[in-house]
Amino acid sequence: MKQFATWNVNSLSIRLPQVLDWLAAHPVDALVLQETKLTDDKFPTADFGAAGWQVQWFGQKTYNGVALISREPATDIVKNIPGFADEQARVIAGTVGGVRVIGGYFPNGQAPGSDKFAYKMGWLDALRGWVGGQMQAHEQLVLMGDYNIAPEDRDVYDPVAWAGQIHCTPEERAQFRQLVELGLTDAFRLFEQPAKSWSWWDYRNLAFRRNQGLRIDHILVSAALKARVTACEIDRLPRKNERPSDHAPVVVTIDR
DNA sequence: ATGTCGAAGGGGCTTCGA
Repeated sequence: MKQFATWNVNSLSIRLPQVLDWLAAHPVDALVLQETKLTDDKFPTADFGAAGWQVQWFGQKTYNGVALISREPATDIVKNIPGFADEQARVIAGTVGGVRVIGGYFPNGQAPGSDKFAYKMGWLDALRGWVGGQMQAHEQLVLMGDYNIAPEDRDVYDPVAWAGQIHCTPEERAQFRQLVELGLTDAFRLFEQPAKSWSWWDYRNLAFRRNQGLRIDHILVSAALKARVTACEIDRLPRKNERPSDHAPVVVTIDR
């Protein structure tokens, strides 16, 4: 059995104890983190090492930042999208146990029509081009992270209020579908899931208590892995911690 | 209340991003 997971931690400095606790309880083969918000010199390599984890990291000051935590060392590390000039640290990829693991912190996009929305679209175009090539080279591949896209209305607590808003625009949803059309599958939707399954709840408005959220953190798997996926779940438990991230981890389980 | 959280700059608060 293999397990891969993704978690936007919204500052690894704040969330490090929770991440180590979670890893102890969920010894996955690989976990990708988003929004570490750490420069590379500040990454807590020793803390992960002491707990028996291998780490690859790629960060910047204040914003963004990604990491790849794994049991076995990851090889063929790639940081950000090759050929796409980007000031922002958003992608880390490595091969773990024969599986190509790609972790991404997709741009938020702020609002349709904004400069940040245009950046999001360009970033997604570049990602798709690169991931397509990665799929040619790696039969077993997972693309996971904070996509900042709710793919369908059933991924939104109030689809009427959110219609056309950021995370829910037709352009973003088309981008998600185009990633799927590369030959990837949304592992979460391979299974019957509880209605109102979200991976993110705003800190404001008691959104978690009211279960008002979005499903914007995803794990897409290649065809070779799809045939072996036995489960995919959102772990809401860390969202109940005293100082939680606004996102919950998502985990996929693969047979053998 | 655009209602919270986290980082940064700078030394108490505001501003930015999400």
